[in-house]
Amino acid sequence: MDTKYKEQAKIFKAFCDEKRLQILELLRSGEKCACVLLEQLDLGQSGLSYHMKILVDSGIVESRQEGKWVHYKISEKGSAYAVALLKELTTPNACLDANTCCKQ
Amino acid sequence: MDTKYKEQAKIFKAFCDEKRLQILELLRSGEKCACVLLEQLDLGQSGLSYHMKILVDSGIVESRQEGKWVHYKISEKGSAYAVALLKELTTPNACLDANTCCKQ
DNA sequence: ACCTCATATCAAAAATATTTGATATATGAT
DNA sequence: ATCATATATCAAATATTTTTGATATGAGGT
Repeated sequence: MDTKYKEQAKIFKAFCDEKRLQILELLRSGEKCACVLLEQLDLGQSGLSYHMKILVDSGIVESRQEGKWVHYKISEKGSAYAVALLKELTTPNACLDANTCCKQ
Repeated sequence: MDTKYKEQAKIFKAFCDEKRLQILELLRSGEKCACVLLEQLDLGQSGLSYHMKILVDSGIVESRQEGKWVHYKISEKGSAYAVALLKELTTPNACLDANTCCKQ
């Protein structure tokens, strides 16, 4: 019950930070290696790694290792889930708890 | 250019915090007075006010004053915008910048 | 005008998130 | 095995967010 909100918040954290929005925009044009992202962002290597971890943990981004390189791309599945969830969270609910709704 | 990410982040901040997700869930069953929300949440009055401001500023929630009370509800328009934006942010882009995409 | 109640704002404290630089790990090349 | 490179992790510094309690604002009632 309590963990539900934590999990949901984790998903949307991907979109709450300017750097991460910028990273996502770069990824919209296709899979990118960390080194390419690093070139285009005003971020140090460890900073990029920090943000990529948050993005991957949110499910919005997938990573794939290829030799020394890690490639990142937007996850279709994760994104679709986030969109569906956002829709759900903002859509009127059936009245489940008689005590808390239809009150006024 | 820079402010774009700030504005987008502001919208999704509504969904990045457990307390706010809980508030949104309460609002899914219909418009609620601040005083009703206060009863159902583990939050002080000023804390609720703080979160409601963030929710209203994000466009996800609308407020309406009626006498001494303020009523809050989920904004259909704001929510639809957020969903559309989230979809856009996670959808492959047309190739706009020849230098940054189709590279590898 | 004064009082009461609902909400907002402020400022300080506490908690979290982000940045930064140093170090660790892991892969491929020599 | 050693070296060079790419990325991850750690710890400290910094910045931002959230919580809390006190006070301000604003509406309605007396």
